[in-house]
Amino acid sequence: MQRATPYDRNQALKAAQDLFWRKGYHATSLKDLEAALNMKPGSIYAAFKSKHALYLNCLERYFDEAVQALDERLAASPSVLDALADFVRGFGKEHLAGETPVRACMLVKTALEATEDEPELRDRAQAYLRRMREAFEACFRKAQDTGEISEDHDPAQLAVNLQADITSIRIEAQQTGGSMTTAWLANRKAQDVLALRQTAQ
Amino acid sequence: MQRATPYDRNQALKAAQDLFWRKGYHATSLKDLEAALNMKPGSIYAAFKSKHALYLNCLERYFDEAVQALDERLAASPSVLDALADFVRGFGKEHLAGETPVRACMLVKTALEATEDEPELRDRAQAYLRRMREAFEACFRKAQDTGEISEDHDPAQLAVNLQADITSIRIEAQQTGGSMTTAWLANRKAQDVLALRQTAQ
DNA sequence: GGTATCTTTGAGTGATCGCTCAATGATAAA
DNA sequence: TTTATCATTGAGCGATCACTCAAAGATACC
Repeated sequence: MQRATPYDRNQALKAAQDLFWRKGYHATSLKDLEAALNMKPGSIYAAFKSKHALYLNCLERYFDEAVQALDERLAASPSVLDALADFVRGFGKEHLAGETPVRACMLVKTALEATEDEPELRDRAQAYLRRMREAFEACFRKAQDTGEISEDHDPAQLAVNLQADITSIRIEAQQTGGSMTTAWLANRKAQDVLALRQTAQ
Repeated sequence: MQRATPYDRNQALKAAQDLFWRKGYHATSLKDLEAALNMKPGSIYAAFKSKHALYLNCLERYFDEAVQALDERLAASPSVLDALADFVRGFGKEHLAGETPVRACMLVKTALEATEDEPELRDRAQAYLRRMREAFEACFRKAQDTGEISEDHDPAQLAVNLQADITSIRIEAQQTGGSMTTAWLANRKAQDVLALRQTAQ
């Protein structure tokens, strides 16, 4: 009855996400999106309702991928602290051809760009950042449960600190294009995470 | 012969800077500037040439003020490390009515917002950030000269780390509006600076 | 093949963008 | 007071903004 959609919605969202991530919300025009998605304006609006809604859709996609990346790291290591340290170090690695370069977090960029004029963008970005921080907090709590870190630490505060460190590493990475300096910075922050480990029992 | 300018150029620049700082480059329209500066478009263009040039002017002003703020802190304390720690802590203080709230650094915001489409904005912001980092580097070198910190440290790397910490504190401050969490984060990073101090001689 | 149903198309909408310039206003020198 | 000089004005410029919709295209069912 209904005709199959000739475009790959997921692929279109990925292209839009990358474009928004690089250029930001305001600097990305519909002309840019038409070219990136290979869709005419009518199709874009039929599929995504508006530029605003499309951006929110991309932001959700970005968040889901970020959560997934963290989960994969956690699953790959028996130690939570090791996993977090690896996660941090990952943002300092040099840019390899073909891979997406390390960029400033899209959630942070959105929260900084969106002012009182676009409260929904800002609030959504902040909500996702809070959920990310809560994920970090859960990690530190788990590390306490397994005895990796002392009960004296406040998981919530450690999470704030970790998120702040990751934010600044990624900003440094974007500005330098992933230099030795970035690698050193990421490594230093990763060491800070590992330094939480209780010496002996 | 020539008529005195009826507007205060410095005050206009200050208003424009604040507007650009809050809203960003793209989201700030000339209509917004006309209202904020209380100037008609013709006057704005006669005084500042273009929106682009005005932004660069504001950015320079912002940088000069940032350097001045650091210098004042350094002048207020005989110890370089204490001054830097105070400088860091300052970004975590709660927002007082009447004062400009702690916001994400305008240089960082500019570097993140400006893409390959506005290379001049991005390059200028990055150049100012580099000069700021060099100022931090000079501080750490001085701290080595006075024996406050060990010669083993690399002042350049310490500067990168300090700049990264300040960046993330200010972003956190902007998003929460200056909360207890921000104060705690700023204090933690200030402690990191003080921890560089050599124990005994 | 015929018909119904849904998607895609892209020229075109009004609004707003950054910006211009001829006209006007205000002052300082003559 | 007259005149020269420059700043200010604001309507309006072409371009671009996000967005719409009537027409055309493509498939599924009969």
